[in-house]
Amino acid sequence: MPELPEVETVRRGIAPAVRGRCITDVIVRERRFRHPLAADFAERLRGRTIAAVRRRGKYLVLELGDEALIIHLGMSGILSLSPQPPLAKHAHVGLLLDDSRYLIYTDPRRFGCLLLTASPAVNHPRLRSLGPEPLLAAFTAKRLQQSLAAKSVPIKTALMDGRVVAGIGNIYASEALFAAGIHPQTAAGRLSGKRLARLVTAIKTVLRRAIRAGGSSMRDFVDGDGKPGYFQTQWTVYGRNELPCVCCTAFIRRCRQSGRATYYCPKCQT
DNA sequence: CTGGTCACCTGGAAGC
DNA sequence: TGCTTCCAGGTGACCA
Repeated sequence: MPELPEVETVRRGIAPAVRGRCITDVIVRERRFRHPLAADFAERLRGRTIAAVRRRGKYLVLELGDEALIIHLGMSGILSLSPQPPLAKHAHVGLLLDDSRYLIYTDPRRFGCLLLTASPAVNHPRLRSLGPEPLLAAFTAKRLQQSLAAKSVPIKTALMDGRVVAGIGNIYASEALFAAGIHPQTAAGRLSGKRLARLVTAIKTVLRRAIRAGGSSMRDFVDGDGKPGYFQTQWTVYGRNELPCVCCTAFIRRCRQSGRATYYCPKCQT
């Protein structure tokens, strides 16, 4: 599930509950993730206080004073709060907080990771190489044009490259290009400034709307019974292969780009 | 450097 | 019912 809007929704969901809380115990049931859990993971976390929960792209960062815990949810990761310790299948790590609740990391596919690093976490190689936050003012058409100059990769592939812009994954790449009327196979470096301006606006609009939609169903997975409870966002093109376009009479098409499914309207997107 | 492919995992859905 | 195949929201290593 987690692209930027989903990660931001998780952040907003857990932040009020964990901010200022001390981690009194750590339960580790699985260490094999995208990057293996540090050998001293539990010891380094015990006794620390969570000062803040931030987000950078698709990464969550728990600020712990002179250390930080970077969390990536991969394809199937979930953070939830529960009065119970992590017992469910795929509930791999639990942080016991000083209000007797557990912050639980669940991830069936284990593509995610939990990385302990020295603060500030932005110095971590994974975060340092990230491009601009798409919802901040610094993400402009001019900035995008500079990073795409002379690139021959399709614009859809470029949008999913975290070095170009942070947090956009397979769904929102398709959604933003549809909103901007840009064909996903267009060479990134060939887009005019005007079209890039439209794309930047579309990215911000699509992401903001998704965050709003997620926020309304936040209670489903925060503070609940530990079940994921993905929010049902309504995609405009994603997953709508052979269904009618919401804007015209054409039918949505699916193609494959860099191994990932792309959805687009052959008439609206040129 | 660039761009493309595949591997890492589990589970759900569709096909036979 | 049960087996097989395909597919999934993300990286990151490797190769030409």
